[in-house]
Amino acid sequence: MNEYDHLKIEKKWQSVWAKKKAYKTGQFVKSGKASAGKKYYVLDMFPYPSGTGLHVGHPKGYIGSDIFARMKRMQGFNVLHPMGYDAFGLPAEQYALEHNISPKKAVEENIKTFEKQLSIIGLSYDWDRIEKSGNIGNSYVNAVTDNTEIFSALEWKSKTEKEKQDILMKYRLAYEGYSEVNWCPGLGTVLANDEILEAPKGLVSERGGFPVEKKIMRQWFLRITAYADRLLTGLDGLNWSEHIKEIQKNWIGKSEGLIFSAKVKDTDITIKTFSTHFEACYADTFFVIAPDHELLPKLLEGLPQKDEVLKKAKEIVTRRNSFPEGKNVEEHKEIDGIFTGRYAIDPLGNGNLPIWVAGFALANYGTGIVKCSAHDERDFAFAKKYNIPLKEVIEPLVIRPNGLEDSVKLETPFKERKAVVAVIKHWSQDKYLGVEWGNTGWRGFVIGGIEEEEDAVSSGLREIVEETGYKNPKFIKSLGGMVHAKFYQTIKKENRFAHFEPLLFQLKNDERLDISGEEEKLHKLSWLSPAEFESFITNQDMKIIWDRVMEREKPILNGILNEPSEFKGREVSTVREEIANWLVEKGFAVRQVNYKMRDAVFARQRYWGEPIPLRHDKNGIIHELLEKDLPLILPEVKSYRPTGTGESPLANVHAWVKKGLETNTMPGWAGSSWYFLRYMDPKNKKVFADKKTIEYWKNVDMYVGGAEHATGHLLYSRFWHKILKDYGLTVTEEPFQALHNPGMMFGADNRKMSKRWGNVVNPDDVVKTYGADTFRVYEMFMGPFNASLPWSMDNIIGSRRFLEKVWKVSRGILDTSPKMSRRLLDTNQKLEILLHKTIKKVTEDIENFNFNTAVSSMMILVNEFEKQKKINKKDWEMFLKILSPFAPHITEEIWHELGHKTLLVTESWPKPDKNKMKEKEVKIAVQINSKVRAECTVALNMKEENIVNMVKILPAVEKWLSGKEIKKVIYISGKLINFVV
RNA sequence: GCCGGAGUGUCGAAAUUGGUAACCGAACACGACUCAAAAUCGUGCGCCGCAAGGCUUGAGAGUUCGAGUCUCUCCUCCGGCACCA
Repeated sequence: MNEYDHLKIEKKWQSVWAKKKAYKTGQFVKSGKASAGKKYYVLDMFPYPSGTGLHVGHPKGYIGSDIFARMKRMQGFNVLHPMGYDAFGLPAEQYALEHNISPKKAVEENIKTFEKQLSIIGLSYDWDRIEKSGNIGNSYVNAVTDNTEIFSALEWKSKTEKEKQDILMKYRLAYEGYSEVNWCPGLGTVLANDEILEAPKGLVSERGGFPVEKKIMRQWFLRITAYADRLLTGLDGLNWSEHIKEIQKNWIGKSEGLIFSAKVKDTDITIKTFSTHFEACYADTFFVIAPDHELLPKLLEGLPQKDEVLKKAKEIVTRRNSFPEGKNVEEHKEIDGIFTGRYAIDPLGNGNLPIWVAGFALANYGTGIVKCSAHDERDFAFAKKYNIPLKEVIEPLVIRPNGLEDSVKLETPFKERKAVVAVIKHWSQDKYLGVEWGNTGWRGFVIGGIEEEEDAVSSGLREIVEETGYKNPKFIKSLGGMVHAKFYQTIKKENRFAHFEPLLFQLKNDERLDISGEEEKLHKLSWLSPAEFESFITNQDMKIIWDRVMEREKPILNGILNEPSEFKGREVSTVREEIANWLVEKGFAVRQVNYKMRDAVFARQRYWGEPIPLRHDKNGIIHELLEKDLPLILPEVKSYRPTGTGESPLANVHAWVKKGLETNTMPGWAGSSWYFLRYMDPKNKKVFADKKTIEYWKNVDMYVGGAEHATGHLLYSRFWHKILKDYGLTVTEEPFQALHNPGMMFGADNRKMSKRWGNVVNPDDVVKTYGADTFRVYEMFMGPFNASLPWSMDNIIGSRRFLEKVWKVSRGILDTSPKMSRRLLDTNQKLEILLHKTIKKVTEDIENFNFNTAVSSMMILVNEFEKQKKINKKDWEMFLKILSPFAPHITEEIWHELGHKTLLVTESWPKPDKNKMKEKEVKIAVQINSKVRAECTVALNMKEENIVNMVKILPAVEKWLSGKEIKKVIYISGKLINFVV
């Protein structure tokens, strides 16, 4: 065979590998020992079997995890690397509805397509871990059994029926409740927030684009909030990208604050508020309550305006419901509220504060009631609209960034200075005097220190004359309270903490003294219109003063505290802990931690999901099914369409309802939260996985899948896994130790691959034309694994050429004729160094999912091999081993041509030999004043002195050094030598 | 608005973490082979310049002998969160 016939080679080896079960997971023996080495669980997020099949984007993640799994296997790990399908859930059901077939049948058919497509890529899955295609649907029905055992586990733990009920309702990990949900009449179901979109005409479902509205509905919830803190702290130990961790952190939304209690005047009600910005609590002048707060009607009891307020509250709620929670709030935001007529007694002794209903208050965050002040943007805006009195306790403080960092490092103290800021208005025009400091480039107003025993006004008047020469300024007014600034005085080289007193002056006329030349150089003056002034000012503190001149009201969010007197003069940002302790000690407040995350709705009014193994009795009490009644299998139904009433199709199944069985089904994320445990022990008929087996496999070591699941699947699985651990059913705190997210594959037009754009590329075609190996190498070579890139039919040729080259070099080794033979046992030292360096790099790159650079370094190596007349066969074989995970077929073929009887894919991974990586000579750069002027090859052990002398006489160097004095020589071993002249 | 990430040739992208910017690949140009084309092989390929040389990592400053990399300000793009008190 002389041609590289990928079709033949790939077909051949795929069937050999399958026959020899090359990828079979090592047997786990019940004694607790595995037959193979240390375990390694490599998992892909399973695809949901859509009707359109795979496009070239899907396999990217699978190829990455496959390469990783192959290397781990060759390194001697007992690798578990299964594949399956995410069959339950909305997408599959929606597809079935559209094609008017049963979901089960649709799933089975689609899986067949997927299997066929996956099989030709040469992925090293252990297919024995799932039932053969055709029975896949059944295995998912079996999975229903397993989900049942979550509740069965609770059952086993408790001895009596009563206790069982207690566990469910007292700990209430799963609880029944009523909640407002996104109701979609078109799909006849409830949708999650991420399943809906906002369209011009209102909310619509992501699938199908049907309108969505809010509706109160009976639900099952899982109390994920009880695990909020563990979900947060658990992130620290995970080898995930910071990016995904960050998303989960934001989603959990932990915030630490204080709870204040306040009695409501003329009632026996006490209201509580949650506050995280309690440093400014002495500024609080009013309360707001959420319009849908359960306390509101009681609060209004006995007031004449009760109906009016409730009507307004209802209006606000209706409006709020017309847009999705958390989506485009900015667009829909409107300051809206009404005074309740009640007052609460300020716990800090600041009198009776009015309680308002406000649209911005949320009933389900904190306590649903907020204590409001001038020092919060929203509170401020609300108060301004309704003329609620405000009180300021913070004076603004600005930290000018310029150079400050540097000065802080020097740990020099801040020198405090009182100064007047004189805003000077023109005598006849609407213009203001701008000052530019020549030495710093700062632009603003006239500023001068206030001397002792001098008041701000007279100081200002004096400074104006001194700095500008204008003889007749007149004091107009004070521009509010002090403004503070910290900055680095570059001229005097010291930290400054300035306290500015802003004052407004106007000139009576243009009479002016002749100011000295020096003063003029220091301050460049210009008359500017208000619009010009806006862009003229450089510092934030001066901008605050300018805002006051223009009478623009803005809330002060950070600065220097005035009250309480115990903290007067302190910076808000530094007193947080102290002031919290102080408030708690005084008995004004108690500490509280809040989370943004809400409990997860665990119910769908659909057919195609696991049924919930619960029974409602005549008295409305909920019971778990007895063990003998399990598994609870999804019944065959005539119509699996949503009923449209909001109830699940199961509500139409007479036998089901008669038994009192729960008619809601589990959401799509139920199965995906723990399927990976089932794959540890897939044939077990009794439990989802044997305890000893779980103790061996523990959890997934390497998980590969889309970043879009960051707040869905990846969070729910972690939650679920922690529950299972608490019940002693799993052994680790976290399900997925390491995670990599493949980037998306766009079409050649840089748009998402979709039928709609006609830019879908089918992997089958690519594999047929170029081969699976080329396809695999190309997908990894394109760019970083996690980057989203457009598919290119042009660029793939490079990867094919690379493999052709590998093929060609192999021909040379195989050809034993004297003329062609490249086979030689003598070692080519240069090549050997490169080979071992490449082995090291490829090993590390695979470990870190840097596949693109791994391929690149192998290309360099092959280019080098190709140039050699003589190649050591052993060296070439080592290279074949590291290429094998990327291109398993071609390397296996060559391996056998070279005379081996074993399978390359089960060979052991080569280890780079440190002794064979040491270079003796290196090329270093010769720089003069940091510019490269020459290159020079030196022995690695050569002394600096000798190198300097050797390099100096190079003509290219001498040219630049002649007639100049060498001030300094910097030598970095093995890198460069730099002459500073 | 807040929190992340990024910005480098014509394009996909590298850069041992402060040490020769642009490895590898694609595209392109020229040459060889060929009747010809494709494939293949060879050469070139950041920008300006005949050259010597100069310039170049979104813009501007700073630290340093030396900055794509560190610091600051600003701009643009992507992702996440968003009436969360």
